[in-house]
Amino acid sequence: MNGPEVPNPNGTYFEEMVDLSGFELSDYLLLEGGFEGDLLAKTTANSEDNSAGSSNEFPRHEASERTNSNIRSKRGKNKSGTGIRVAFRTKSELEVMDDGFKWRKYGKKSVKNSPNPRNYYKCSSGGCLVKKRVERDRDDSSYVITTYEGVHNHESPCLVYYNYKQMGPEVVDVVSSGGWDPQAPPSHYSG
DNA sequence: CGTGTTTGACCTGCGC
DNA sequence: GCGCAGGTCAAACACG
Repeated sequence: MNGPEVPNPNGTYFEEMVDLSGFELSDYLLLEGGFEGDLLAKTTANSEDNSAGSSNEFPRHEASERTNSNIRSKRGKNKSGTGIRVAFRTKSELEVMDDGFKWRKYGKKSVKNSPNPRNYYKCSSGGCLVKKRVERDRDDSSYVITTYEGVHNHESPCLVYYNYKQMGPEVVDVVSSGGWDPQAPPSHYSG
């Protein structure tokens, strides 16, 4: 694919990990440490800074502390506590693209001002608190807006495969060794 | 039987 | 304080 370099929640370049064949990536946002606010209204990048409205500082790692008590999500708060939000819009008939991670759907909600429901997913990897929301663009249902929240504390199950395909087995060795810093793109991206 | 999805109920923050 | 809206839980269900 020839889309822009999209940083993914792991800090790598998303295009390397997402099978975007059949998708047209039209826009993306990196929302770091803040809240996307009215994401749907801003993903088309014609409005003010998307970090605006992020006066809320980063909440604690509530999710990891959660038991079954009153610790609940707050509207617009980043419960995953990772500080990374990535939102992007793709033109696709499919709502969920294969990004290499395994997601478990945990909720579905119809939202105001949008005829399309919003779907909520959690990374099904144990201990990983990354979430994503998927909804269709209210203005153009042919577009899908995906918002990732948080940073995976593990590697993509498909990452090895992708690296193997593109870089060769020596790269696989680096990745699988755990010596790779997920917050920094592999060196081979620098050039 | 294990895993994932569906869906209604519940909780919380915010605006009025 | 109340109602609304968004986000999550969890039981029931479906499927391989």
